[in-house]
Amino acid sequence: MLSSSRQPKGVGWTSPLKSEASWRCEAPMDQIDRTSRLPLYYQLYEILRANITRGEWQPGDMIPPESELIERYRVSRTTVRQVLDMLVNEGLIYRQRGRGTFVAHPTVEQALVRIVSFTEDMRQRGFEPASKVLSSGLIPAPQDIAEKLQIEPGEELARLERLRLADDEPMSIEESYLVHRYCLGVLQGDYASNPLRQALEREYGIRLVRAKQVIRAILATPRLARLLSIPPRSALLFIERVSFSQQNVPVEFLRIYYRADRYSLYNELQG
Amino acid sequence: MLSSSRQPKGVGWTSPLKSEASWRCEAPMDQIDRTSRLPLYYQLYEILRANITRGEWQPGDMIPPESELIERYRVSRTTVRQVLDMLVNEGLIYRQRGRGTFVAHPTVEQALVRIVSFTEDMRQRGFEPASKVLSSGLIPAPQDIAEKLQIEPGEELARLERLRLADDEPMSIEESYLVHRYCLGVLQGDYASNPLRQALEREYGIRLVRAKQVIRAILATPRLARLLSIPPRSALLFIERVSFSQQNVPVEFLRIYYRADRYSLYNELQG
DNA sequence: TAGTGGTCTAGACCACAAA
DNA sequence: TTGTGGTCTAGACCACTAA
Repeated sequence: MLSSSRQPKGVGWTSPLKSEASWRCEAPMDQIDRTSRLPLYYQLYEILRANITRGEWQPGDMIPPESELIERYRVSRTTVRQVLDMLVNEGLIYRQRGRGTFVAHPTVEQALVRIVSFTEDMRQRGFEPASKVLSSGLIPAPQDIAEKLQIEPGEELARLERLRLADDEPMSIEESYLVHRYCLGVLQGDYASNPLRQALEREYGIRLVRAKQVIRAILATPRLARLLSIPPRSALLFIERVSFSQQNVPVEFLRIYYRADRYSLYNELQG
Repeated sequence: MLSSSRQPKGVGWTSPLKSEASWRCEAPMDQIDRTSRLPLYYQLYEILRANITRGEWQPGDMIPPESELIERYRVSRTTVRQVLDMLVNEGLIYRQRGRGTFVAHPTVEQALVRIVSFTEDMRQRGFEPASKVLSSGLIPAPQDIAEKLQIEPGEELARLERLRLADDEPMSIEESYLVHRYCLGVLQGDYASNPLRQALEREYGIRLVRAKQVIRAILATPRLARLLSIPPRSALLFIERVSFSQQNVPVEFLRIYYRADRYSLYNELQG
């Protein structure tokens, strides 16, 4: 029954975005609409998921047993279990036979599976995050970045370079390159205190839903070393990431230089 | 219906290992045993999965339609779909409504999601892999490794250190630490040419089905630099991994030092 | 039109945890 | 003993693809 955890299927996902942020949130949609063309399981998925992400159900809380969900939403057990399976695969809940189903405690592990903001990432690691804008401006796209963003070289990019701090100590340097055409005027914002992702979503209706990244180890250049307060030629964890919008269009190219003495990545593999 | 893709559940996994290597392989088990205590879906999963990993079904091949699987294995559609969902979540197959279900083409991206042998990894990257054993022997478990393997410090470990080559050029150094109790005599094997994982599975019935790893950047020590043919204090991509058997018991602790000039990791994230 | 996968129902019996 | 999740069945109707 279960759909891939990656992406709900068979739910007209090929249709172009309907006016930014409609059919979601606002009226929190806590009931299933049987006239909707959305599958029941998907509606229920959104409802339960919202209960968790909105914090209504806290980590460790037991969520209503299947029997109650069946009654409350008038769907079959199969449908309820399909939804719970999706949430289990996402790592949002876990089940214990004979005991119940519980909201999972977020783990750091998600860092290598989900797109996580610097702020979120640091909080999960127990640091207090802060940022400082080092430079920003419009530039023509260099060859290599243009390729990764699937645009013409020379097209206008918004470039934002930030120093990221954790507990007031340098953690990383981030260079963002945004296809300016999609977010004209984006550099007006104050990205020392406000997440760039939030601005993209709120101001431009762009949600970064997918990303590809390459992870490398490099040596710190003198400039990076100085900015990060480490000796030159220290080891850095270096990530290059291309992020895609809900339309599956490359929007941002990101370079992150992490201090290797403070930052590592964690993930889980399957056989 | 679907279980987590991570690990089949509700299948007596808490029970201690049954005499190494029973209930698997040997007779390739292409029929469902209704007297078995293993769930039907799990048996069918093993059967279909084997068809793919043994190469009987090739990438791009259409696998039998659900209706045929129902008939052939005498199970309900729900059960068949549960199995297919597991395989979809693993990325081994994909479905196309109205067309059929097909064996997926393996992608390099899997490197950060699936456990991949050095051999496989290098072939995917277009290199010809080779290995050289640098040292091997039995040692008492040091504190830090014992913790990660959830055993007592001092328990006997089989240690194997190998130089890994790609196109005859050093690529990485691997230090394996195996809980010797589970694989007595494992060091007799020739692991310059034979995969350690294969020996574990064939000789000891141990399949490494899950792993947790941490990824770091470090500087090469003089010894590592010499072995890897790079200047001292070069950047290395450093991975520490704990691998778990099908009983969810930690079996192997692994340290890999990759030449950063030759090796990087790739993965995809979701929003 | 025939065959495929996508969604959904209303049951059943079981294993396990906790009281 | 009760309530939970785990497994399984035998249907149904739909949407999509390809002939």
